[in-house]
Amino acid sequence: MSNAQAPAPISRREQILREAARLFAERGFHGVGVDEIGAAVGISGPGLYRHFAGKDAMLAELLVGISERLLDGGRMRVAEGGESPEAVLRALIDGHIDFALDDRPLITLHDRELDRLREADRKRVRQLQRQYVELWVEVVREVYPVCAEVEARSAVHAVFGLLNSTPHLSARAGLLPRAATESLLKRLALGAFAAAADRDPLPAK
Amino acid sequence: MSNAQAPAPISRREQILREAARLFAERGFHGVGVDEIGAAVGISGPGLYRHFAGKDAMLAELLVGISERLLDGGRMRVAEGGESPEAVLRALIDGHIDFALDDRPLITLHDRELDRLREADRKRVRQLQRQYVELWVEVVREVYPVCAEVEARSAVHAVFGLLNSTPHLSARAGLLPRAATESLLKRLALGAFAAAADRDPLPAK
DNA sequence: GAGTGTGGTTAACGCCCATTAACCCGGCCA
DNA sequence: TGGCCGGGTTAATGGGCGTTAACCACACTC
Repeated sequence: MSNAQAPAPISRREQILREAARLFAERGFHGVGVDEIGAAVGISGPGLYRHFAGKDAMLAELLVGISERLLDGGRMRVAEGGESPEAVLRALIDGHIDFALDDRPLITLHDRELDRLREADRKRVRQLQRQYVELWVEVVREVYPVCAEVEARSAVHAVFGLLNSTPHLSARAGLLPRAATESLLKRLALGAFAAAADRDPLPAK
Repeated sequence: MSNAQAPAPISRREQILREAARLFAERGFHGVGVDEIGAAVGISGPGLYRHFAGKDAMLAELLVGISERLLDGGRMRVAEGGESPEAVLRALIDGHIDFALDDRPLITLHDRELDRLREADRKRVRQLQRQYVELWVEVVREVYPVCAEVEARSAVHAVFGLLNSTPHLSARAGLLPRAATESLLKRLALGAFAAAADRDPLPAK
């Protein structure tokens, strides 16, 4: 029942990637050595080179992978299309929240270690991120047509910052159960977008 | 007219700290060498050791400094007290936004490089951060008494993520003028808090 | 005008760490 | 049975980098 004839339900490679993601997120790309990554999966040191060209390659695969999955997920939700733009926006938010809660280390890496990539990989990741942002911007502008494009883009970035804040909560005591966190983040994000669209609710300081 | 008899309006030390902050934020603590920091202020390499005990000491001073200034600023605004809790919350948000926009590199460092500190410094910074969060939590709960404490705390963390998102905007084209960014971020933050307090606005998905 | 301290310099040391070399062993195919 | 090969091992190599040593020069005092 535990291991059927599934050939490699979780390959060595994936195992390494997951541990590397965790370690990179905890102590930074430069802060963790290959020996540590190896130790985390039970092999030691240079054994990793049987699976990856180098430390950089691991980071590249992680960042490209997460960017692709985010974009694919977003596109899927947009394509499915809800009954309304509001429904699509809610779906995007739900998806991003799931992602942030399921893959905390990757979310952390996502905006921390981008510059450690080689030029080509960095460009690719940035392009994927840009497309993901634009996906959101379009939906936001459908829901709130009054919102200017630059404003919508800034708001989207800000809401990403909000949704991606969950890693910071992990270390703190008194955390909410997962469902409550999801619900709260969703309300926060929707509230923020709604407020972005309200023109001049605070004319004076 | 350029340099009057002002003795040291900007000391070497401060100059080093500012450049170090910028570089650390750009490429990470481990990603920048002491030679680069030196070069950024016109001296080279080990000359820095006339001003700091080591690279770690620079980071420690930066992180402790920013944490103290954030907390002090927050306490000041709370002590001044507005006409209402709402006014205090708005003041806190304004202050944090100014900080985030004025000291982008420090904001970045703030939650990226904390673990590179020696135990003692890290504890101190964490304590300051915690006090700053609790300051906000109290004010938020005054404004929205319906909000549970854990929920308020999570919301505050999330809003910090939102407000601290500005560094991510810098590299992107089409940025808003500063005043517009301030106004937008403020609306987003207030909208998020307001939404956090609304109970069950989205019962079903 | 000698003496001292502050803020530099360059050269050298030593460690850490990614990567490579050389070797090894247990399955699998013929 | 014999050889290939995937996936390990430990040892060696080499570069980068934080830090220290040794030395220097100006400014300012006595």
